[in-house]
Amino acid sequence: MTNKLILIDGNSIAYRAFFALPLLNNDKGVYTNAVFGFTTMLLRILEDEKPTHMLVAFDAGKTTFRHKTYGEYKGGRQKTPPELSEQFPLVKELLDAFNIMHYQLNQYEADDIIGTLAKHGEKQGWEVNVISGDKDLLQLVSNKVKVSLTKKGLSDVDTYTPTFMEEKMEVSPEQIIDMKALMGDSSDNIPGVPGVGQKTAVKLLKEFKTLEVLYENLDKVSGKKLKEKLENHKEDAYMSKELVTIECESPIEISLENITYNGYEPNQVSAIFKDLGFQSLLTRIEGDVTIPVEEKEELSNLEIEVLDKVEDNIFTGVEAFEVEMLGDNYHLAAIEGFGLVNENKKYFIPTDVAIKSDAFKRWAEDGKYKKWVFDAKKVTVALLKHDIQIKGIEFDLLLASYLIDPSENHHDIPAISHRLGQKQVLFDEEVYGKGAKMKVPEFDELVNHITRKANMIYLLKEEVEKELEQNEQLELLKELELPLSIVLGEMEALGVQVDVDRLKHMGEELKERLQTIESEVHELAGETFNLNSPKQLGPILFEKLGLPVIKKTKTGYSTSADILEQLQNKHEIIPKLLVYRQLGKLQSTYIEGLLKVVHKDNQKIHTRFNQALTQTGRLSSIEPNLQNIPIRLEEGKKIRQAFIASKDGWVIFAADYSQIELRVLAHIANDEKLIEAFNNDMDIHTRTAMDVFHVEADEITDNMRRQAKAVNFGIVYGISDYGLSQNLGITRKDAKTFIDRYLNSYPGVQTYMDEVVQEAKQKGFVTTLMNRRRYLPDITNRNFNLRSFAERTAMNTPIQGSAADIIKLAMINLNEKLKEENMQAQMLLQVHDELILEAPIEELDRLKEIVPSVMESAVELSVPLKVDYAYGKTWYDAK
DNA sequence: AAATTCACGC
DNA sequence: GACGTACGTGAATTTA
Repeated sequence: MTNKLILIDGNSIAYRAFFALPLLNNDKGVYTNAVFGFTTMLLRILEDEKPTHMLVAFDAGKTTFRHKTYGEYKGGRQKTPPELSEQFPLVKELLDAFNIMHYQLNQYEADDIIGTLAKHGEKQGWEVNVISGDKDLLQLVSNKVKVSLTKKGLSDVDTYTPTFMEEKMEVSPEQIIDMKALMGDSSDNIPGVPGVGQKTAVKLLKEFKTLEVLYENLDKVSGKKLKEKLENHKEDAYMSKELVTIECESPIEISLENITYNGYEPNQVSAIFKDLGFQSLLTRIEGDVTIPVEEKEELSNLEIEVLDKVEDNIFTGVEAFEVEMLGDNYHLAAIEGFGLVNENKKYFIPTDVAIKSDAFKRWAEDGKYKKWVFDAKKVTVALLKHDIQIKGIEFDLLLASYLIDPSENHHDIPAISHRLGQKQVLFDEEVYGKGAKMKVPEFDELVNHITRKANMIYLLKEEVEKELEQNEQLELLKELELPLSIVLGEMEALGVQVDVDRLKHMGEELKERLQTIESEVHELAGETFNLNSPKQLGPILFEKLGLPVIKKTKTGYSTSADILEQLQNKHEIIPKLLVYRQLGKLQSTYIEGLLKVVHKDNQKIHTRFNQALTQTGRLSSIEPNLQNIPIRLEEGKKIRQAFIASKDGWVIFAADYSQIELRVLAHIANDEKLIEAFNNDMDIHTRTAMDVFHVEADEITDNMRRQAKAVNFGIVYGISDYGLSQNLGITRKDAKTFIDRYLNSYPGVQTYMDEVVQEAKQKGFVTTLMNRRRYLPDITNRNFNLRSFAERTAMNTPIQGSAADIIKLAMINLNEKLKEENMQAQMLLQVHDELILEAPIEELDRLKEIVPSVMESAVELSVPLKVDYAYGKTWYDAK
């Protein structure tokens, strides 16, 4: 195998990186853009080229041997900006971490070092690749030596081989020197021959091959003026030649053996990336960053006191507290026991002992006694069922862990503990088993497990809070998520009243209609089959009935609604299938699904809001999901008639933010036009249509508005041109045109989009209004898909996440306000941009004031927030 | 039990 | 120019 030598022009690449990337600094206030760009280039080279030898050469200082020839060499050059010069030491540190040799030599330039080593490598028959941004180096190109020059940005390079050179430059590598001698180089202050630029130089060299031949045959040069100039500046030309010629025999003190490259130590690189704040590059490190191998640690003995009675004096006022339940539906599960840890002792309190104890209740309900818990909402709901209203929760390990990194999949106590190096706790699976085999272990083991969990909360609180503090997220936890979790707990525990009879009635009706359609479809298909099976349906549609295949999935034909819609008129079976799908969905998911989760005792549904799941900061809702109850199609919307107020004379009251995401966008992008549109309370989709289609309001057709709406939708959800094209049934190219026109119309938005992506590249994450974070390691991935996805996420998450922040704050404030005003009205649900409450009719007038005003004033943006509301006997009627 | 496909909301 | 492309939950079917 031949050796492969990579020679990098350090100064040149650092310069390119510096000017290609915006000037951002890391958390320590140090500028790192050049280092960052340098690093991405380095990683790319290592991944692609797999060099065996490597060196980064730097210029040594102000004067070089060339100054003796020409005092004005590189004169008049702009001084290196201090923001860049301070980054050179960092680049060298970085190279050290990569175990890459770097070198500079007094009186010589990086070019000379590179030239010298390139010749050495060439002589050995090695493959040599020179990387720079400086065209002068092209003179080194040969059959063995390739030169890669950075193009505009950093990611793109042109690699010059002798053939590519002839093609692109129209001269040979040797002629580069003569060309430069003739044309000069203003950036290096090399005179050349005045009036001779690249064009003329190339023309001359094509004819005469070398500078020497040219001057020997000066009389053959056509053009009187040109001849004169050449004659008068002969000396300049020869001197210039000397200046641009790379010294390939510079007295370097290193040799090829010194610069073998044996790869880097992942840990060292990881350390410096973290130090520089290059989170996003951590994933590019090849090889394992040895997270000291997760070794199974024996559990040491833990001194636990199992209480048979709770005394007031066991509480210190600061305790970690774990409420353990088996299975995750805390509305149904029984409490297995409590763990309690404070600075003095570790206790296990059996469920009965605690809930029957006045002392326990006194402690729990007294806000002066501070509690550190895992999942404040679960704790709140679980205790509420035993008539205990817990107060004084001041730390929640679940929420903290989520805020630190929402992309982490496992936010349970053992997983978090192990991540932070605390191993003295088992995973639930180890204790309880999993799946069908899940069961409560014997008492001692249970006591141990639960108390250890409480102990972990106690041990980790400080460290986790410190990290939040460093990320400026402590307020987000203490003032937003934690108070919200209490509010959510109350909402969940209260539950939503369901009209079960109505659901059942709808179910019976549906059942009949479904049966009718099913037999009709079987009739049309000429055979019976399972309508719910795409696998059976596919062959019938596309083989037996011969309908055109529009799209395939990896296992067969696609039969999704958008495909079927395109086949609407091809066969009468299609519309029937579509109705069947629609009704079937209602039946299985919404009628049967909801009936399954209605609590028998009170005919209420108690959903659970997952507050530590989504990547954007939104809530999700499970068992059942009450955030996707049908609304678009009338048939489905009727499901909402089954959601009713819990008392006679009460109503459902729903309030929703109008265009909150686009308002947030107007604010954070600070886009003049968008801000103006909202300040004038314009119809935003119409406004967008005017801007995208360049027409007046009265010329806008329904279709134009529909398309504009889809574009806005795309902006808010960060969809791609492909997504938009699917959405509108247009080509990707047209979709891209729409997006481009949108961004041209709103330059503030364009700038924001560019900046937020750059910021994500530098920092590795994006943030929302209230400092929620989302890490985007793929933002520098070289896989186009992954990178594009990360880029869209970078643009979208601050928008959607900030909207989530705002409604969360509004919920806390509204809850507060309702209590303050002694209202009976209660929040029931949150559906991303809307709040659903129930309230006595008598409170309606006040609610109409309070709810919108609290929601609208949650934060002050550069545009107003607008809230619409409606109410009625059922959720359906609150429209 | 896990993967696949489909469909509902924002 | 290719790549497969908003986030969630849940149902039914199929595969393993």
